[in-house]
Amino acid sequence: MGEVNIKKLACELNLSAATVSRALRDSHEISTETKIRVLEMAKRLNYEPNPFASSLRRQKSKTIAVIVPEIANNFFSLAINGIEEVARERDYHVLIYQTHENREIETSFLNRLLSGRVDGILISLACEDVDKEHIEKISDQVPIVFFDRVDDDIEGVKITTDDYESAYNAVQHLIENGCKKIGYLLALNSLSTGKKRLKGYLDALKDKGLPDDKQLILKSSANNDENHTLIKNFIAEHRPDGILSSIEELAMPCYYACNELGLNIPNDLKLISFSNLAHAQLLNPSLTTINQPAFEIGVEAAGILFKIFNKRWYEPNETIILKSNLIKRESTRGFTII
Amino acid sequence: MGEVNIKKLACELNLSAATVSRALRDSHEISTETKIRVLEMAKRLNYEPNPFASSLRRQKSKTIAVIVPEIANNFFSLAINGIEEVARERDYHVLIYQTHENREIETSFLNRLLSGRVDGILISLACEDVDKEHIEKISDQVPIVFFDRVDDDIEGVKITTDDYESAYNAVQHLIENGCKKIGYLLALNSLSTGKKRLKGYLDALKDKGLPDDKQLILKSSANNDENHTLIKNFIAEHRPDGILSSIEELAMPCYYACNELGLNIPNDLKLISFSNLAHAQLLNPSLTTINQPAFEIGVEAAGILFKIFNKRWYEPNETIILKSNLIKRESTRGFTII
DNA sequence: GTGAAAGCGCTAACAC
DNA sequence: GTGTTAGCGCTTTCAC
Repeated sequence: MGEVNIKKLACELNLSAATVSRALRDSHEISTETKIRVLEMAKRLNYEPNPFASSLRRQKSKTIAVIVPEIANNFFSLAINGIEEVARERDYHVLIYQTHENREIETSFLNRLLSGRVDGILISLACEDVDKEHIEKISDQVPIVFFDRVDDDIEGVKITTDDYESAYNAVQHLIENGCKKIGYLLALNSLSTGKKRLKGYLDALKDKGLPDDKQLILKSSANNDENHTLIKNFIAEHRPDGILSSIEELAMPCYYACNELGLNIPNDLKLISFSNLAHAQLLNPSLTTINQPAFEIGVEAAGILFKIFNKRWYEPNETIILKSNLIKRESTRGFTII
Repeated sequence: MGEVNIKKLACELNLSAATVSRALRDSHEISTETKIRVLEMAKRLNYEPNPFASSLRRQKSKTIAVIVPEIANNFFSLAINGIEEVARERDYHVLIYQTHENREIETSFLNRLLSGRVDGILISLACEDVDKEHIEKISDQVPIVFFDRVDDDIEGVKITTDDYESAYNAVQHLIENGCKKIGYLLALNSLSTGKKRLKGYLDALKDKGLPDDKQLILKSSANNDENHTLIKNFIAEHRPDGILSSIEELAMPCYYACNELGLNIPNDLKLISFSNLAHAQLLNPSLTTINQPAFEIGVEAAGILFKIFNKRWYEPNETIILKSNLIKRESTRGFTII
C-alpha cells in the first residue's frame, strides 16, 4: 500500500514516469541534474517502488529461496546466516522454507517456486529418497545450487564438505586413541553426504585392519525420542569403545545413554561427531567434533547463485568441496597411565 | 519464467481468462463442472500462477517478513521455526532479515518493506536505541507484531515472556542456594525486555535484603570476544558468588572465565542464564536456565499477525506474555555438607 | 455462469 | 535527454 507511486512522483516533478523510472535506476540516458531532482523528491515523498510491478515487468524477483530440513539447527541456521549476508549485500530478499525432512513438503515448495517467485534456489535436501527426474526438471527452469545435503545423482552445482575424508580421519583418530570396536550412527544415508561419511568410516576401518561389523552400524530413526532408546540399547548390547556420529542430533543421546548405563566418556566409550555446536568445548566431557564451515558454505552457495544470475558461472555440474575441521577434545582422549 | 499462464490455460480450455481465474480461486459463480475441468488442465500443464501479477492486482503479497538480530541463535531460530510452520499452513511465504543488532540496517529493512512487498512484519528489535516515531509510522502502513525484544514505548501488539518474574525467580533461586553477592550480566538494556530482567534482578535483591551494588552489574559489549575479557575481569575483581546472565551469549564466557580463574561452578560461583540451549543439561556443569518458549512465541506472533490480516484482532496495543521455565541444574546447586 | 475490458505500477521499445 | 505507448499476468468490475 505504498501511497505514492511513480506516476505521482513524475507528476510532482513535471516529468514522465519513464524518465523517473530511468533516473531511479541510474540510467546513463538521464542528466545528472534530473537524477538528483528525482532522487530528492523520491526521498522526500518516501517513495518505495512497487516490487511486484517491477518483478512482473522485468521477470525477475530480486529474491532467492532457501529450502532446508530445519531452521533450528546449528548447521543450517549458520548457513542461512551466510546466505542472508550475501543476499543483503546485493539487495536481494531471502525466502525460507523448512521441509522437516519430508519429501512431499520439499516437492511442493519446489513446485510453488516454479511460478517465478524467486530468481534462484538454495537447497539442502531432505533425507527421504529424492525424485531425481523431478528436481532436474525444476532446475531447468530456475537456477538451483545444492549445499551440504546433496545427491550426486542429480545434476547441478553443489557445495559440500569433505565428508569422506572427515569421517575417515575421525575413525583414524579414534583408532589412534585406542579404539578397537567402533560404532557408527548412521543418518542421511539416502544422500551422497551420508553415503560418503559412511564410506569414510568403512574404509578407515578396513585400512586399519579392523573388521567392519554390520552390527556396529546403527541406523537412526526420524524420531528423536526413539533415537535415545535405540542408541542406549545399541551401546548396551554391542559395547563399542568408540562411536562416530554422522550428525550432531545422534551424538547428544550418547551422552545421556552413557550416563544411564554408567559408562564413562571417554574411558569406556570415545565419541566424535559431525557437529556445529558452538560450545562443544563446554560439554561434559567436551566433545570432539567434525566442524563444518557452515557459514562459509552459505556464503559460497549464495555467491555461486549470484554468479549464475550474472552469467559468470560456466560449470553446471561442479561440486565445490570445503574442508571441515576435526577438533579434538576430551570425548576422544586416549587412555593415560595413571 | 512460468511458461504457461492463465491465458494459455484459458485458450486450451476454450474459456476466458476471467473464468479460469475465478475457477482457480474457487469462486461460487463458476459451475462445478468447469472448476473441475480447469483444475485438471492446470495440473496437467503444471500451471503456477504468477504471484507478482496477482500481488500487483490484489495489493497483497501472501508474504510476511521476519526481522531478527541473528538467525544463528538458539532462541531466534526456534522462533522462526514456529513462524514458518504457521505460515506454511496458510500458504504464506516468509522473508528473513537479520539486523546484527544494527539499528540502521533494521531501519533500512523496515523502509524497504513499506513497498507492499509483505502483508505484515514480525520483528524482534535490535538493541540500539529505537526510533519510536519512525517505527510507529511504519506500523501505520503495514501490520507489525513485536516479539521478545520489544519496547513498551512503542505502540503495537507484543509477544513477550515474563521477563521480570523470570529474573526475579532466578535471583531468588540463587539466594535460596546460598548466594549473597549476585552479579548481573546486563544486555538488551535499551529495550523493555532487558529493563524488566534487570528490574526483576534488582527487586529480588531488595526484597531479600541484599544490597544492590552497582558494581555487580556488568554491562556487556556488542563484541563477544571483548565480553570474555570483560567477564573474566569482572569475576576476578568482584568475586560474586552468583551470576544471573540476561542472555545465553554472556553465560558461556562465564564457564571459560571460571576455568581460567580456577573457580568452580557451582561451589565458588553459581550461574543461571536466560537460554534456549538445547543441551544445557550436558554442559560441565549442567547449566541452570530460564528457558523461553521460543517456538511458541513464534507460533503465537505469527498467529496474531494472521488474525490481524483477517480483521479478527481488536487489541492494537496488547501485550501477550508467555511463561518461561526455570530449569534448575548443577550450576546453581547449593552447598552440601560433605 | 461466462466473457470483455480495464487497470494494478512499473519498464522497455520506440519515437523525437 | 525525455516522452509516448504498450504490455508483463492477473483480477475484477460490468455486461449479458
